[in-house]
This record gives sequence, C-alpha cells and structure tokens, in this order.
Amino acid sequence: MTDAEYVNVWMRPERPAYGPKPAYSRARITEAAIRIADAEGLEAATMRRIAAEIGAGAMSLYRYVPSRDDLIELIADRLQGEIDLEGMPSGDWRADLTRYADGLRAMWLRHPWIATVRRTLPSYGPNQLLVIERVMGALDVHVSIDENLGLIALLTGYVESAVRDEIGWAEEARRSGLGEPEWMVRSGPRVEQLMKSGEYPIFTKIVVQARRPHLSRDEQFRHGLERVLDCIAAAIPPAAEPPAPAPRKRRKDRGD
Amino acid sequence: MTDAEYVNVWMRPERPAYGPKPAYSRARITEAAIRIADAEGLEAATMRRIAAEIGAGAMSLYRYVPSRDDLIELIADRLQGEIDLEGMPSGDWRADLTRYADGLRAMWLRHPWIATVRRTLPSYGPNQLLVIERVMGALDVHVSIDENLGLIALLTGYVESAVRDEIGWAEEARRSGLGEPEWMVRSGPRVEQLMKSGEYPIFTKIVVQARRPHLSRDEQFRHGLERVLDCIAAAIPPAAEPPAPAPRKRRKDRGD
DNA sequence: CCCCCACTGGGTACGTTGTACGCGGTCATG
DNA sequence: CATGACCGCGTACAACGTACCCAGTGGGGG
Repeated sequence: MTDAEYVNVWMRPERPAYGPKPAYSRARITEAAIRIADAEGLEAATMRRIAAEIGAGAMSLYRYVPSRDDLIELIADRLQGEIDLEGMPSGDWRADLTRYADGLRAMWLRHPWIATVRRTLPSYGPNQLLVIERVMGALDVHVSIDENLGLIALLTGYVESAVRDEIGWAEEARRSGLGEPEWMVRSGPRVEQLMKSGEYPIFTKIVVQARRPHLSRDEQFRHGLERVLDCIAAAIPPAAEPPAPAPRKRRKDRGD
Repeated sequence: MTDAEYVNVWMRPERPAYGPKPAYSRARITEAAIRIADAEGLEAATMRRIAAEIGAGAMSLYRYVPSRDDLIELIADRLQGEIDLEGMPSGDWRADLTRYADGLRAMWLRHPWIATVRRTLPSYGPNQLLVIERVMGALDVHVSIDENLGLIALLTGYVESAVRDEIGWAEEARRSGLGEPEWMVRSGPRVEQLMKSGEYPIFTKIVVQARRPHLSRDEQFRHGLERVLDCIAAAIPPAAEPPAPAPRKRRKDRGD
C-alpha cells in the first residue's frame, strides 16, 4: 500500500522500517495536543503550538502524522481510551451501559472540544474498536447485531447530545470570556422583548421556570439516561431483564 | 446597547437608523452562503467567496454581519426555518413529533454541513424560537416544562445523531473524492487484518452482516424513531395516549 | 569493516483564511 | 443646504496548514 492510497491514519505505520531513531512519537504529539486543547480549546492546538509544546520544530510533526485532520483522528481515538470499560461485558447489560454512558459523559466533560469534531464513519482506531467490543458485547447475547447497532447508537447519541448541551455554556465562556450569569444579563433586553411580545408562551414558560432551582446536571443526565435504558430494555426479550425488576430505580450504588 | 456589549447576532439590528440605502441584505448573504455550502461544503463558503457570489467586495459583508461565526448562526437559524411546522401543535403529539423529526432529518440531509457547527446554547433566532413553540407545544399540555425540555432534547438528539451517521459517507466522499465502495476496498486490508486477529468478534460480526441486504436508511430511521417516541409515550400520563394505540407498541405498564 | 542512503529534525516559503482600518462617495436629517 | 453617519470596497496583516528543501545521521549490505 503506497502513501497515496491510504484512507485512514491507522493504515499507515507510525515508524518506517529503518533509519535514525525518531526523537518524538505519535503518542507524545497526541498528548501535547490534548493538553493544549484542554487548556485553550482545540483551535489553539495548531501545528506550530503543538510542536513548541514538545520542543520540536513545526514541520517535524509531519514526520509522524500525515496531516492535522489525521492527528485529530488520533486524538479522538486516544480520548475513547479514557473510558474505563474494565470487565465489560459483565453479564448485567444495564450496569454495563450505565458505566459506559457515565464514562463517555465524563470524558466529554473533561475535553469539551471534541464536540466540534465529526467522527461519524468507522475509523478502525484501536480504542474505538475496544469500545465496540465491550459495549456492544453487553447486548450481543440478547439482540441481533443490527438491533445492537441501533440501540448503542441510540445510547451514544443520547449521551453526546446531552453533553453537548452541558458543554455549551463552558465553551461559550471560554470563547467570549463571558460567564453564564453575565451572558444572561446581557441577553436580558432581548429576552424581555420576546416575552413582552406575547408570541412565545412556551419560551416564556422556560425562562420563568429557569429562575427556580432545578435538578443538578448530574440528576438531569441520570433521569434521561434511565429513560433511554428503559427504552432499550423494551427492545430486548423479557428474559434478558435484570434479576430484580425494580422499575425506574437507580441500579448502582456508587457515586459518579 | 453598544456594539461592544452584544452577545448575539439577534441583538444587533440589521439596518442602522439612517444613511444611504444598503445594496445587499443579511438574507441575500445568508442565501448565497447556503448555496455555496450545499454545492461545495461549508469550508468553501469563505467571506470572499460569498461576497463574489452576490457580486460584492469581500469587506462589504461586514457591514451586514459582525463576523463569520455570526453569519453561520444566521444560516443555522434560516435552516431551522425550512422545517415545515404548519398547524402544529395539532393535538396529536405523536403525529406532530413524527413530522418534526422527519422535517429535521430532511433538512439535515439537504444541508449535511450543518453537522459541523455547534449550536448548543440558546440563540434566540426567530426560527429557533418558532421550533420551540411548535414542537414543545405538542407536549406542553401533557408534561411539565422541565420534562418537556428533556423529552424534546431526547428526540432532537436522536434525529441529529442518526442523521450524523447517515451523512458520514456522503461528506467523506465529497471531501476525499472517494465513494463508499472504493473506500471499503481501500480499507480491506485493515479490516481483514482485524478480523483475522480474532480479537474483535463483534466487529467481525458487523462486517459480515453488513454484506447482506439491510433495511433502507429510511426504514432504519423510522425504526429508531418509533422507539424514541415509545420512550416519550412512557414518560407522559396514559390519558395522553393517542386514540388508536399503535400496533407494534410494547410499552409496559409499570405500577409504581 | 565502512559506506550508502533512507531516514531524521527543522528552516523557509506559499497560498489562503478572517478581518482591522481607512478611503471617497451618498443621502436622511438638522 | 450643510453635516456626518452610513455605504461599498481596496489594502494590509497576522496566523494558519503544509510543500519543499536541506544538512546531518545511523543501521544494513558489501
């Protein structure tokens, strides 16, 4: 396979057959990029900046990674590896999926900037593959592979869009330097105007309700997650129900 | 409100109080940008290119729009307006939400590039507000506003992540010039290697199954959508059930 | 053993991007 | 009728990804 034909970073070996020993590595580059992105956002992780972070020249990175897009794919896969899937599948699919959902959410909250990278088609990265094996493995004995794909996509979709909402504020604050309270104050006039117009009763309801105490973000997430899991439970044969059919109950006793 | 204090495109009026008549408009600029993005992707819709499309100088656009990011927000809202919500809420929430989901999906498939723009915090755009009123209006009589927010977020999240998956291939083809079949062929060696290793049974199952005929994308979407709607149905009081219960419904009555 | 050349890190340079700034012309309002 | 806030737009700049080129290096074939 020549260089011109590759469709995927994973198909290009990191190290060539022989030559002088490289001073850096994909892992180090990826790590540095993540560090920068965590601190200042993904757009701050430019090739020059990453190179500077590890003490290399800008162009040296291209000895390890074909392009910035490919580097981002590397990063995305490394991030998947942060999700703890030890011992999965365990036999209790609901516990497994809960752990996966929590882990995925926690990872996204740690690295909010992944929300901006699209990662829709199969990448064949090692960690991505591991997630597939472990998580889909939890439902594999209960449903067909097609059904499994759909159900896991449903779950992952829920987690990602839920976290996208959570992230919104933090990212905006980092980008514009404005916190949620100040943003609210600044938006005040527009909100007032919309409410006074009387054309937006639901919007008004949301704003008014938003002023009272709410469930914590964790609780909101949990609430929605239980709903999705119930939905998944409804799609698999009843025999696969967990031993104690406690409906709508929190099934695990550990914290976050 | 001075220019320095705005947090949102919607808070800055399109036209100032007086002066010479503008030659263009936000609407024309937005339209041109969408046309270019549809044809060549969002990254092709640069300020210069958009300006050229409407026969303006590059910098003229900044008389109408504060920045490219704000222009994209304008575009996102205009796209929301493409979803037909006429006559909603109708009283039949399930029909309403189905129509919304279909319309949202169709719009995303027409403009796949919106997948790359994050649009998580409230934008107060007119079309966004309309969507809120109409769609949340469908559930408003049945559930609390908090519950409503969660359920609609669940639905929208499902649609968006489902369409993201559908889009993947088309976008990749446009970006790299490679179609799905050729991409598959190129990935062949990697896939073979992974399967032969024996470490990825689920992955192998997916690949093998993927070679047989599947449900159409429409049917897959419909399948998942029904599942989500069942999930929503389970979260609202039974009185709100539609007159004729759907045949393949398998919601269980829980007695807590 | 040494020599060769595929490899290394990295400097320079190019095309493209978003957009700050300033110009001369125009038109609603005092 | 004068004024000054607006118009369209040309120029200019910093920052980006990365193509290209170079001198140095070290492991395998002779």
